[in-house]
Amino acid sequence: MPKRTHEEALQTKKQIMDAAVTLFSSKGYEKTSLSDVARAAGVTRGAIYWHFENKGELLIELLQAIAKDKNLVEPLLDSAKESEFDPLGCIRKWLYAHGTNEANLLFVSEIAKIGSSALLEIIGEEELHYRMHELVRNRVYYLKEGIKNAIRRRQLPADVDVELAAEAINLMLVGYVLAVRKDKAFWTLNRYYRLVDACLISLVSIKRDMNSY
Amino acid sequence: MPKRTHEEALQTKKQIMDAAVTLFSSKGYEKTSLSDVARAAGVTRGAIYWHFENKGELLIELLQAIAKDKNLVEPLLDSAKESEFDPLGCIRKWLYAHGTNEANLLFVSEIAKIGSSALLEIIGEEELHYRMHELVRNRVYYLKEGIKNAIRRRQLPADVDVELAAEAINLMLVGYVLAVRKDKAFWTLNRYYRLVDACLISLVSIKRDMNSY
DNA sequence: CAAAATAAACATACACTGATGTATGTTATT
DNA sequence: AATAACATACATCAGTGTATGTTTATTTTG
Repeated sequence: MPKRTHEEALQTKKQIMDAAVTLFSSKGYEKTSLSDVARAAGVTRGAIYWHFENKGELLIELLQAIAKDKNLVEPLLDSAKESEFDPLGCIRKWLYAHGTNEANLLFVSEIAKIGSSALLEIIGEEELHYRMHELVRNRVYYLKEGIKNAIRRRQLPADVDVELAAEAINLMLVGYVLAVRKDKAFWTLNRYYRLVDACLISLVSIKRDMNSY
Repeated sequence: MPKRTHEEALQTKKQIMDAAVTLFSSKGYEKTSLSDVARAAGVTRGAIYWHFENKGELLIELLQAIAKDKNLVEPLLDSAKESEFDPLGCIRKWLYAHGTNEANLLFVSEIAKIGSSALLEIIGEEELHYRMHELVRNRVYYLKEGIKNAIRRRQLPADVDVELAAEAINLMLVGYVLAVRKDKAFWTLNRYYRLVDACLISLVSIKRDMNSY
């Protein structure tokens, strides 16, 4: 019955992206075929290849769209601002946001799973570096800045290992995303919030010169 | 040049399994083809299909072999024993073991990623339940028992949320495994140990009646 | 402003690749 | 002689990407 009007086209594109997010985040990127996505979206693969260059570009566009979600970005950016005087609170707020938003699950997990490896095959290395920069690097980077800021504001002791702490938080997020996939019933919002709090509290004990055992 | 002697055959089987562990844990199960494994093991796919029924069975056998690694099991079991009077130490020891052993990467990550979804397709549901039991379910179960034991021994306060704490530790492990995959250079053993310690310390703050924010 | 031309928005059909699994061949061991 | 321990060759298929067809909304032209 093609062609539809311009607005209808945008609608189908949205349908495709919605279906893709759901499938990618439940079955995983690799295990979902474009036929799956098309079926779930109520279109054919032809429609997908009209709106997106290929499967990889579909994923990239999804990630970018998700990355633009204010709640998933702004609190983190705030935490790194010098003027902010509750950086730790911002980080917590940012982490909390990841509990409610469905889409971010995809974001975190796929980034973590495919990461630098598979995406490298999808798009070129040059392209990748540029595109991933705004998606991943920035996250851990700003996390570090936020933690430094928290130290400056005396919310954390001065001898906290910033790098490790930031990576640890990121790691917690990744683990949560995978865990929530496996057992959605168990991981209620409240449970997640309490986990986040515990994780933040533990930051205090991630110190630089600690030698373990 | 086949056929080799029986001992040589066992040797090639080991080569295959070693190559599979390395590849599965670095590239992931789905993204590694049996040709990759064969090439890395210095054999052809024919050898793989001689020693294993199919790709899925290869994975299963790997998981089972890894699960039999004493260091990856015993300390956890010890932590749950009533007679043990340093349960928390056992848990730590157990977690530490996951940092050194290469194989655990596969163990944790593949279970987490493929989890109940893909393995369900590989083998039947009956089979799965039986086999997964010793691989995953037991892990979180004994973790809970170990934590309970630690409470009994006054190593942890009485109001710790056992379930959440156990899941949190498990989640840390899963996250670590994925993280170490992405950035092996960053995640030195010492870093991991410090992370484990921080995680264990934070257990104290995972309490039942905490209402966050 | 109607009719024709264009092109958007897909659906359908096809080509091709990579991966699995199987069938069969080969060689040394028992 | 029989068979274990593979290698080689082949059948099959799912999934990607592409080429082409089809229909209708826009645009252009007389």
